[in-house]
Amino acid sequence: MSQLNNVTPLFRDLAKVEHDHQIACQECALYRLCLPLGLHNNDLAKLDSIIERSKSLTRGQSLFSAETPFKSVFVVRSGCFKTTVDAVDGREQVTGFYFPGEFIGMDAIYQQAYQSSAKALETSTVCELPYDKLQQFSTTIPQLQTQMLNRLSKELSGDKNLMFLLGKKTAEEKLATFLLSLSRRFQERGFSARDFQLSMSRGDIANHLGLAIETVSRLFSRFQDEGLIRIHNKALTLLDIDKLKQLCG
Amino acid sequence: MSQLNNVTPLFRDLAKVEHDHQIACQECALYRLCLPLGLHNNDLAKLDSIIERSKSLTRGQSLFSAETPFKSVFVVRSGCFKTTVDAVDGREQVTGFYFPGEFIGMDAIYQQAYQSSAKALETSTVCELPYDKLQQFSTTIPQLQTQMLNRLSKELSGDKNLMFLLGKKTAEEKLATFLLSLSRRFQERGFSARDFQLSMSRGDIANHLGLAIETVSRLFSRFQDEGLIRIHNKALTLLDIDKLKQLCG
DNA sequence: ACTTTTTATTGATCCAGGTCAATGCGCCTT
DNA sequence: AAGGCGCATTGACCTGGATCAATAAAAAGT
Repeated sequence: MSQLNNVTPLFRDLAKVEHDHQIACQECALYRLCLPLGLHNNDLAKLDSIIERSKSLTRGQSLFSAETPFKSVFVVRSGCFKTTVDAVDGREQVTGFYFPGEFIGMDAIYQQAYQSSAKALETSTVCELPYDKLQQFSTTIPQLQTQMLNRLSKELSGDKNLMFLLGKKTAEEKLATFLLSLSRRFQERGFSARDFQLSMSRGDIANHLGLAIETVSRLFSRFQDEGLIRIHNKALTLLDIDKLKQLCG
Repeated sequence: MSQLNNVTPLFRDLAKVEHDHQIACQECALYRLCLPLGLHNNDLAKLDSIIERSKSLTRGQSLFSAETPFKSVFVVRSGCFKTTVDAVDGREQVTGFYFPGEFIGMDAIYQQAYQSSAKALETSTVCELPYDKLQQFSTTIPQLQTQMLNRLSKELSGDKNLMFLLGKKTAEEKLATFLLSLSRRFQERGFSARDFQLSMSRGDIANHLGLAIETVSRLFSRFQDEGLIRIHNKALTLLDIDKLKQLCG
């Protein structure tokens, strides 16, 4: 029931939010998804020493925006974030949703200024990586540097796929693609690929996919009528993953 | 006249294509736009030694595609390229156009496999940077590493803006934004911000902006009727840059 | 110089998905 | 448990830009 009401932040147990300031990377359940992957023991200790942990945010709270002075990139530790590109006229594009182990703020490195905003979608925590220190360390720890490049490259390739989605896919294809992307990422984190809670609103989903809320709502209803999914508020079950894959185009 | 017929590859003089295998980074006119920026003399020499130059391509030729084994990232030296994300059903999204000094192929780093295709839009040359060697050197040359991260970050932030464009802008805003992006990049390279040749077809532009060819064609005509631009085949003049900026949203 | 092919323009029509409007439902507050 | 608020659903209608179709005009080939 607490699951249905979305009271329990997703992944809380995975990241052990309650004691996170005490948890070193080595002990963190996110290790295999996170930056330190492949680092040797004493390199890991070095990295550990620069990470500022236990920054905690509640639903709707901003992690940073274009007005925040750039200092750090972040790794999601628990919960979920959305990032947006904001225009002066108030329009905004949700550029991504971020789950534990995923990086936020890397598009700020070049200009040394945040180019987008990040908001928590539920009670969430992050590990903060001060960029200047990260840069210092990556000189002496080649694997860290490799990992940073890999992270950036991965996000880049994800964004190219999103450009394809926004520019070429139909509404149906967009939503199917989105649901399967969530499914894959839940699975990577040890959760069910079939059953999970949507941490974002219909509005956020619609915005991200370049659709109207109403279109997303209608598609959810249609997918449900066709037996592809079962959705009740934010609780989602993927009933026919193969069929959804076909719909992705 | 040769300019109108687009016989002369753009930027040829700038990059000195004819002798490019002899030109070291230090002597290259692209230096201030390119990777070696900020490197010390003997670091520069090291970098120089790993760069494979004078890879030359003609209009329509492929630099790489998803089938090509990953080995290198590339810097455009002269000419112009487009990159695409390709779907199995034949649909493709033009994810970007690349001018001298700009990087291609960085989204391949993470998977060590090209995620997109790159094609020359005219006679073009690239500097090839074998990734394994680049990685070796950046351990000993911190500035090189910083530069790589900056490049990736810059592309990332550009892609987020493209996501905003694709998801939220109207056809008019899309085209105005695109024209000004070209203008800015020509200017950065020492060319006129007002007069230049489009190296890409209407189809490529339309595809990139998530529009139909006909829409792009109609908008060019309308912008011309309204005195914003003058366009004849591929020769473009921006007559009212301020007004175009207003149209970007 | 002539033919073929490709690319661009322009007009007419259509439709996927947006917008507007009404209603419903969950959830918070007191 | 009643009222209020924000989010979600559903229906009716509309529209921006897609698609279809017909030329036209470059560019490429011979």
